[in-house]
Amino acid sequence: MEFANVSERMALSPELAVSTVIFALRDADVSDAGRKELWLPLVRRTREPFKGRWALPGGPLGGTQALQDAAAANLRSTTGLVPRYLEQLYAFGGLDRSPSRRVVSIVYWALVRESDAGAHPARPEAGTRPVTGADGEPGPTSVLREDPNVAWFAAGDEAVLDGLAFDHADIVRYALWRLRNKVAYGSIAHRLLGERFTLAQVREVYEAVLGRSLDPANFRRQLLASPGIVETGEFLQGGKHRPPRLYRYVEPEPAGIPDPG
Amino acid sequence: MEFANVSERMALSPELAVSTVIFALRDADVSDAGRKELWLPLVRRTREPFKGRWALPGGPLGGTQALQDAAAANLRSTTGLVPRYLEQLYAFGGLDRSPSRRVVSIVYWALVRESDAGAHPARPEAGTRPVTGADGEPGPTSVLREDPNVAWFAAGDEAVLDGLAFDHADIVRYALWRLRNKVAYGSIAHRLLGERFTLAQVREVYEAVLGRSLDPANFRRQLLASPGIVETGEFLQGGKHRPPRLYRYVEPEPAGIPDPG
DNA sequence: TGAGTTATTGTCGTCGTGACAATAACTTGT
DNA sequence: ACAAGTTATTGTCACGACGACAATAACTCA
Repeated sequence: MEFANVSERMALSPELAVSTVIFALRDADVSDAGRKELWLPLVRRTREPFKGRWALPGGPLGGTQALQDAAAANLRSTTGLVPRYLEQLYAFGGLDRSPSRRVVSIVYWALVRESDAGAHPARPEAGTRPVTGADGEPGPTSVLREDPNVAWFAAGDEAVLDGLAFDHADIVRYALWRLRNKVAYGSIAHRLLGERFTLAQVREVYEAVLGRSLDPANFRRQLLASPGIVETGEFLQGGKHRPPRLYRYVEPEPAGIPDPG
Repeated sequence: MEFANVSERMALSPELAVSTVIFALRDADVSDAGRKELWLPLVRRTREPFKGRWALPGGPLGGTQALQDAAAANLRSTTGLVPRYLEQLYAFGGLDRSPSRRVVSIVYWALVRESDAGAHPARPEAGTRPVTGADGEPGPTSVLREDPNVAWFAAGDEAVLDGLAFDHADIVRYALWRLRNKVAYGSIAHRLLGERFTLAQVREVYEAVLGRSLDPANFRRQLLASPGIVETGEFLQGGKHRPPRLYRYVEPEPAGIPDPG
């Protein structure tokens, strides 16, 4: 589609796109080993504008796709993963989001499991490929991808964010803020973990998301008081120290929180 | 625009619209006099689909309008009011929202002042006209309107909601839920009131929104502890009993809460 | 002047939370 | 086997927020 001038294109209805901010938990980069960190996959743009820059996975909304389905679809097509959590973030519709045409983007944010997210890339800046697979649990077969235009980055790395296309840096920062608020309330931390987990692992999620360390004793009590966390009889063996109890999450009944279509 | 068949229209990009859920505080209907209640303006549809039914104010998004500007514009055009608070609610994009074409609606919700919202209509079902005006304070001149296709309704009235066009009943319920959550946290209650207000008035807002009565003593302490509420030296005269102190709201500095574009 | 009503302050028990001590259980090294 | 080291788990305690409710203050109206 071509437009004769600015006023002509502005008169038309804006284009509608759906993008997704995808978070996974991984070991932090070298140096401090044990700590976990949030990572997200980005795709390299192959066309103008912002050709060559990294951007959030997404694309135009098809006429037969529900919004959330579109988000799940471009999540799967870029990462080969199925979301453990998926929620609408915001609709961004500023006039200057794109230098070419006016685009309104409805952005979703998602959580996926660490083990699903593949191996740890050596260097984000190098555009390292993700290696998905090695799924420790039964489920849909992981798609092995070697797309050089998809790579994972540390979500909190401002140097990465500043290089993103469009207003995607703002979007990621807003998604991080939403994630922090969500985790502060309810129980979505387990969606970054496997089926069974230790309380210390949940605490690592909280610490990674909130960016500060938490008292193990107090955190334990608080988490056990919340509904949904039930203890399996099992313990995690193979550690170097006292084996921790394994827990799992069972969905409590929906408590009157409306889910907008 | 006409389409030959369903698959043809589905292949095209969905239409983009912006709608707004507008809340104001008013005296509840007859019977229990003193109590306040949430009301919202609706517009009667003059075209198919849902011709004759009541619906949220809104319309297609122009190519040169920012999303929030579009919401403020259709708020002003239907009610003649300027919002005291305006926030994006959600983007609704289900495939079956409209029986004709596929429409994605980005919905905002707004708070306006009681005094701005005009006189109390006798009966919602009758499609009573709003009478805007009688603004007790300086500001933009209120637009006097007599549009028979705009009327105010009690927001909590399920009988009203069930008659709405499209999925607008769900949207209003979701907006009410968001409003309840917002009021529980922060300080937006004063945006339904005038420049100066008594603590009892703020409490009435909370009681109307939350749907339960609150202890005046505890509410007072809690509110005074929160930032932004400062006491003027004045008292509200003319009441039947001990004159309450008048307060006003001053915006505290933004506390790191990102405002998505 | 007194009754009635609202505004405002005071008191108190409960609960959630953070700081931190203490104990339990396991691995590793000698 | 034993000690040392580390993590898991339980206990204790002080503080602040909050709800229930009593008590006082201040005004209007009859």
